[in-house]
Parts: sequence; C-alpha cells; structure tokens
Amino acid sequence: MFTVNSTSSIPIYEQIINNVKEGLLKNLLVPGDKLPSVRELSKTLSINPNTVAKSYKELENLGLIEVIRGKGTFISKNYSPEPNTKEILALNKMLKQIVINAHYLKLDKNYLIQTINKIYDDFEKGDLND
Amino acid sequence: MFTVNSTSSIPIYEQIINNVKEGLLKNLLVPGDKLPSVRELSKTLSINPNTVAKSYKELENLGLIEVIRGKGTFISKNYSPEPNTKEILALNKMLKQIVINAHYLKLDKNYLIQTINKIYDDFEKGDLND
Amino acid sequence: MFTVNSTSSIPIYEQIINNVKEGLLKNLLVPGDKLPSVRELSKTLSINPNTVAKSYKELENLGLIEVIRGKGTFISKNYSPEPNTKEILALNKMLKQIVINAHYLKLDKNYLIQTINKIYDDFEKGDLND
Amino acid sequence: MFTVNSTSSIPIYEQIINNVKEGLLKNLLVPGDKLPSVRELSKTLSINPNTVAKSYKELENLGLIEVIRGKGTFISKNYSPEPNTKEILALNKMLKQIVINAHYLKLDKNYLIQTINKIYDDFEKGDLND
DNA sequence: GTGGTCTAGACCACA
DNA sequence: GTGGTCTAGACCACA
Repeated sequence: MFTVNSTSSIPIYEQIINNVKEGLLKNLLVPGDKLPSVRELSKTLSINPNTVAKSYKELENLGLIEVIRGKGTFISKNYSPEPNTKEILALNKMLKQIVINAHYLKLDKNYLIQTINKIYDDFEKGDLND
Repeated sequence: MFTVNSTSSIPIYEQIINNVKEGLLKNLLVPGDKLPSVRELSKTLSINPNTVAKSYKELENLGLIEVIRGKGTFISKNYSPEPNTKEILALNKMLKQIVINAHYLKLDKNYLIQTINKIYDDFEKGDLND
Repeated sequence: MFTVNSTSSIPIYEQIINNVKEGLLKNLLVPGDKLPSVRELSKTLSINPNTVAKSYKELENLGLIEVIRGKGTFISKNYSPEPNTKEILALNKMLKQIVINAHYLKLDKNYLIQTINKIYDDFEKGDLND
Repeated sequence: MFTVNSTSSIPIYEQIINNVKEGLLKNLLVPGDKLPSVRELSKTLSINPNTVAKSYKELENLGLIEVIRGKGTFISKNYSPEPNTKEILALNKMLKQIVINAHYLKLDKNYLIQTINKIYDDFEKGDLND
C-alpha cells in the first residue's frame, strides 16, 4: 500500500502523503488504524526516516493523522474538513487548470467527465492499478 | 492576459505557460497571434528575461508556439496533439489525484462534475475571474 | 476531575500536574485531600503507571503534595511558594510570550484583560467547561 | 534581533519563530521587510541551515512570511488572521493555564493584569530586555 | 544566490 | 519503542 518512486518529479514525502490519501479512498485505511512507525516505514521503503517523518508531520497538520506520543501514529477518527478551506480552493484551482490543459490537448468536457466516472468505477471495482 | 504571482508555489515560468494555454481556451489567443517579445513581457511582468525565455522554449517544445527568426513568436497554426501523448497521460494522473484529494476532503463525484460544468460555463460567459 | 488527552502536544504527565493545579483553583481539591493512588489513577485514565508516578514526583518536588508512606498521597497543608521563585519568573515569561502572540494575531491588551476577567468569572460561577 | 539560546528547553526553531513575532511587535520588522537568507541567518546564529529553514517553513504556514523563489523571504504584506482560528483558541487555553498556575503560586488577577500592563509599557518604552 | 529535498546519523523526551 | 530536534552535508530547481 506504500509505494514510492524516487525518480518521480513528485517529492517522496508527497508521494507518501498521497499513499495515505489513496489508502483512505480505497478503504485500505480507516479511522483508528495504526500507521507503520517512522523507522519501520523508512526501512520498508528504503528511504531516510526524516523523509517519512516529514510526511507524517504534514499529514498531522492536515488533520488526517494523530500522533500519540510514545505509542505511534494513527488515522484521525474525527476528521472533517471545514468547507471553503484553503485546500478546497486549491482543488478548485487544480480543476480549472485541468480544464485549461484539456482544451489545449483538444479534449473536451465530456472527456473529463467520462474519465472521472471511469476513475470512480475503477476504485469501486477495487482496481488498484496506477 | 499575462499575470504571474511570484509567491505562488507554481514556478513563474509554468505560470506563463498556463497563461498562454488559458488564453487559447478563452480565445484571447488564436493561431497566428503574435506573442510579446521576451524583453517586452519580462518588463511588463517585472520578472527576469531568462524566466520568460524558458517559458517560450517549453511552449515551442510543446508545439504551441513557433519562433520565426527576425519576426517574433506566434501561436502555431497547425497545432494538433497526438492522442495518448505523455501530456494526456499526465492529465489523467492529475484527474486521479484530484479524485483522491476530493475524497479526503469529503467531496464526491457530483461535486467534481458540477465544478467542471461551472468552469466551462464561466469560460463561455466570458467570466475570466480567477 | 482528572482528564488527559493523549493526542495533545502537552505531555500527559504535565496534564496531570495541571489537573491538580486546576483542582486547587476550583476548590475540588483542598489541603489534606487524598489523591488516588498511582495504580488507581493509571487505571482510571488508561495510561502507564510510570506516567502517573512521574506527575506525582514532580508535584511532590513542587511541594504541592506530600507522600505519607503506607497511607497515600495528600495535598500539602502548608504550601506557600517563595516569591520570585523560578516558577514565577517562568509565568512572567509565558505572559510576555502571550502578549507577543496576541499582537501577531491582531489581539490587543484589552482582549487579554477581558479574557482573563472572563476566565476568573467562569471559575467563580463554577463553570468548569474547557 | 535574532537571538537563540541552545540550552533553552524551547526548540531553536521555535525561538526563531518567536524572534520574528517579537520583531513585529517591536516594529523592528514591518510588512515587506526581507528576512536574512536561510544560509545567512544560520551563519549568524551558528546553527544548522535546516533549523532555520524549518522556522521559515512554519512562519510561512502561519502566513506571517512569504517566500519568493530565488529571491528570498519577506514579511507578508496582507497578513490578517481569521477570527476563531486554532491559534486564537490556543492562546485562550494558554491564558487559562496561566490563571491556574498563578493561583497555585498565590498570585491573583490583579497581579496578572498589572504584569500585562507592565509588559505593554516596556514594549512602548522600547525596553527590549528579556 | 535563493529556498527545497533528501540522506546519514546523533541525542532526547515520552510512554 | 515512539516521534521530535538538530547537525552536517549533498544535490536540485528557480530566478
């Protein structure tokens, strides 16, 4: 469930954040679940513990996970984002950017909507391919 | 039509590329249009000429613009992307990432589709607000 | 009267110390009162006995509680802090830090004084909410 | 204006954050001011650049400073906290904690209010002692 | 020159 | 054993 690609242009610590978000979507992670410890995950992924720690810190800032000192790191139980938060605005900007890019690639609205439908279908079918 | 934000996390040179793509979507730019010169645009935006040059270089690589020596830089007349190009795959990945982020923000498929519809509506109405 | 939050950034052993101090302010604890035993409290709060023991040790160092061997732990009867002790200096530093933080949050002196008045009012009314 | 104490129990990176907040209160820093670069400040304070970078990152998350890539770090021009933000709630909790500590140190409401008044007076007089 | 990312490794508080 | 802090130092994108 945790996989990172060190040659990607996306920083490793962001890939880990995405791994967790994706795990939530796929129900591989549910509130209360314990994440691997910083040291453990860094070994599994053959990366530096600091890099994992950075990911966990950001996930904590996002409110997605909670750290219990001396015990470990857990998926938050009561996570609920405020509407109109910075992140929702950021997501809207990303969508707008996608529309712009689609247009220049000669792809239209239907293409986008169909692709979104397909992505949701894949998740429901448990199709976990990248 | 060219606006950049130096504090954004998106590199300025990418913002310029986005400006051009957005101009195409809004029909502010059509094939054959002349772009401002590197020096001119760098003055207008108060940024380093190297940054503008980098944007134009990438736009040229993308096939979106053409440089005619001694005359200037123009929107390509015969631009048509290959299907299944790297960029379409990248766009699909961005869409998938958006679905993942939407889920963790408790936003569902309908929200995404409605937002996309809204973005297209805004562009059609000529509503150019950010 | 004893409540701890394992996800808080404040160590649990300090939260217990604060519980006792708060109990004194609210007159839930008065000199001579018996505190629960280390084992008892650790069970009630579902935390490690070592953590409770650490709290009691520090409260004893502060002079706030007294251990009577074989009988238990009690709120000190003759507690009176020396003026200008380390702790008073620490409290002054905290106040200064609060002033600095208030300013950067655009809150002024009146806000702080009103809030302090409100806190005292709440305690007098027996309003024990957090 | 930047001073850190490596023997303090407050992490160095937090001390730097406090330095900036304090500079704002004393008007040693005003919106638009450039902060020393990460490398520069790390040399001045004889600490590791990563530690300075961590401070700057958090100040950026707080919205107090803005990073302009390749140019440097600046005090935000349009900083205005949302009311009832997490930080204001945290400040209120700190105030409550101070009231509790004051009581156990036999200090009363008047002491706190007088001390706050004194702190503001000192800042107005330009008394920058710690 | 500027900040961002990452590795390697030490030491610490907390539970 | 758990995460938090810090140092030392490398490499990179951006302007």
